[in-house]
Amino acid sequence: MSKANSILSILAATYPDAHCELNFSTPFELLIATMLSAQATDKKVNQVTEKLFRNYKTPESFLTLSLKKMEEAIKELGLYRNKAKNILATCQILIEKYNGEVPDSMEALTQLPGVGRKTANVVLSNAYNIPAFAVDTHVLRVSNRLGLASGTNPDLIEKQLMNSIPRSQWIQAHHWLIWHGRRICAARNPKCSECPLSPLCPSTLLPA
DNA sequence: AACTCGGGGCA
DNA sequence: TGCCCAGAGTT
Repeated sequence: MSKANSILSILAATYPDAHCELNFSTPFELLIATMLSAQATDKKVNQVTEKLFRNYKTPESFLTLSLKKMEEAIKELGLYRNKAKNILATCQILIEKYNGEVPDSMEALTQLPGVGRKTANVVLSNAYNIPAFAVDTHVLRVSNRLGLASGTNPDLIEKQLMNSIPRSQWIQAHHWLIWHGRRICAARNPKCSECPLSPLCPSTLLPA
């Protein structure tokens, strides 16, 4: 059993019900929620989208909002000018090019303004169940600490993880690493004393 | 590779 | 008060 497999099996046992913590009921809602989640906490994103999606559920309805109204609706998430502008522009493209639907390919998704590789992977895996590995700050940090990957380039980390993890586990592994990063392997003051991976971890703060 | 956007939560 | 939060685009 490889080290990666050992780590993955422990993560699987530790977080048996790991899942996407952004609330959504359609691919469109997940796309918007993920665009909003940049450098914001999922808790705040859910608070904002709960109100937003109550009255606006489609690209068409979003376009009834002025840029200023959109900015006000999402202001507390930060980076709100870029997010508001990109979301409205994306809604326009969804209507013009995709019949108001959210496309299910990396090429089409990353062509949308404000949608990068990470957001596209989240939509592909969580809305369309297409195997993908979304590398965010948690996945980057945790996989580096555990020795599952190395480097600061998210695209290269994504390739390393896809090479060492079975395709059938990509979506779950992504969630395991994020849940672990949030609950134990935090950016600041990681709780190594509570970590089930500590014996296997090259970066553990515990004495050998 | 570094810089900018950015309000909010938390130690 | 400083650092981080389920990033993306530009220089």
